[in-house]
Amino acid sequence: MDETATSAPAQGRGDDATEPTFATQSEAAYHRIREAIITGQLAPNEKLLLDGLRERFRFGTSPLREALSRLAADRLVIARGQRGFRVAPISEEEYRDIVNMRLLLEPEALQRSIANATLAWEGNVAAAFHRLSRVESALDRAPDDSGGIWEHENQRFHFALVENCGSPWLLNFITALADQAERYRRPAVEMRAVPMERLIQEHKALFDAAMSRNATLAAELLKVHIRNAASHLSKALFHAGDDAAGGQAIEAGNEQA
Amino acid sequence: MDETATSAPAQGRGDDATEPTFATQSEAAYHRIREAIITGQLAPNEKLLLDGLRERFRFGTSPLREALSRLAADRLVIARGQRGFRVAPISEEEYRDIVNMRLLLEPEALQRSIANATLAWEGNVAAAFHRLSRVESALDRAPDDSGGIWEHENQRFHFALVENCGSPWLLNFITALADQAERYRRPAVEMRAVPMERLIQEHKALFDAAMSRNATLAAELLKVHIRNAASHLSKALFHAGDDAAGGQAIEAGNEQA
DNA sequence: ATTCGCAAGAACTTCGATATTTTCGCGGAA
DNA sequence: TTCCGCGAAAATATCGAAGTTCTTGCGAAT
Repeated sequence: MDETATSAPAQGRGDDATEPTFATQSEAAYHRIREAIITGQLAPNEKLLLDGLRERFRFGTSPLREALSRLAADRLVIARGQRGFRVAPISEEEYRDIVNMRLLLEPEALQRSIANATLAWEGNVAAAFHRLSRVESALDRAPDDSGGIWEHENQRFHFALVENCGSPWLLNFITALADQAERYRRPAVEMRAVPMERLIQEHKALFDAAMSRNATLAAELLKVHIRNAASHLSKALFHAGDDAAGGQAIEAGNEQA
Repeated sequence: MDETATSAPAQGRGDDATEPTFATQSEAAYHRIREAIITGQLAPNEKLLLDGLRERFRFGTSPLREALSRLAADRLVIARGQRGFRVAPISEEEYRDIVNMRLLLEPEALQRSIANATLAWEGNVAAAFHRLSRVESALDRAPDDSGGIWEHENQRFHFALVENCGSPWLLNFITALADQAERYRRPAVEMRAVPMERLIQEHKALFDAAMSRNATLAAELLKVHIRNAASHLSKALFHAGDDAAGGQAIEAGNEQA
């Protein structure tokens, strides 16, 4: 296999998706490989042979190694001295950890976002919600997120919600976790592990609470949303043939919504 | 200037400080430069000339670039395509952000650590506290943390407290923030900006609360401790000649201890 | 006096080759 | 049969040079 698709200032498509162009090979390689890992084109725990990557992505060794170094710092890749690189493995345990971190960080960020609310931010959230709704209803009728479009819009909606929190570090952590989480979500979505209908409702409720600037309610809804999605996902991915039991310890959870 | 000090399996010193040895030049460079940035040997915002670094640290270009790539992902270095690297700048604004994140994460981690308390963990905390106390009382008499020994033991104590939280991601974030914070703390310590006496008291109280497994109290003490240290530091670094005013918005702060 | 463009120099990136380390498989000894 | 060690093959890590891109300073034109 051989997938070239890096530089060359791609010019206007009807979309708003501005095909990014990178200043260096290293950057291009970083984004390309990162994408491949997140979407699962490079499987968890897969050995990353430099020759293989050179052949497949058409980057030189130096850009590749720099990209892999950055990805190692992001924890998407594991680097072992003199033993090369592999895709970071996934596990139920780490997934629980990630979800718990999201439960800690995202509601907090959402509350701050709402506290700092501006017209521009509301606009962004509304736009993101609108796009997501469109995609969701389409997906509800014909479930198939082939291009990862739902995945993409879902991310953008969630990010728009917290974007206004005013803390670069908080956003940094949240996006790092979102990237990690996507590795688990992708396969689950393809398995239709999460009932789309309920997702749509939760997104709507979340959106309404945010727009009415009810910070505590919005935060609570977000928690419930994350927990709910995670528990479905966890069941589908890690307990395929299990009988009842519930998805283990995902933070005690004071249900109320 | 020229400071070589990297590989070569350094053999036993009386210390417990096992001089780490690295499998690759890249790793050595990463740790060496990281240290230099954190301790301020490389100043905030300083341009990092590849030739300069090669000359100074005696690494080749490739290891250097890989190290800098990783450091960029850690946010200790800023990389601009085709324009090389510089040390990440510092600012009062970012410092506030970092402190607020620590206030969010560390108390949470401490509570979890206590909830998971084991004998081994208690032992580690006690050991770290003991070492810190020794250093602190010495420093209280003759204030001069030349080798950064207090800095080191202070870090170890704080890390020991949260280490048992059971969440690799939480620890990951906490250490990233601690690294960043150290860049601000170092100069402040040298200015004797923080009264050692109060620090000693707070550490003692924190330690006692942790050992008696009073999670909520310990968490609260930790918050107060972080806030207190940060406010002194902020005043010294950013408001040198100011009259009264208070160190701006570092999370509302429900004092009680 | 200011702005613009160009050319020389400096710096960053990337390539290709080499040195080093690890991995794998095979054959011999216990 | 199992274990160990050795050597070949594979893979990683690093170097040094070449190719690009940026930066700087000077001179000409407005």
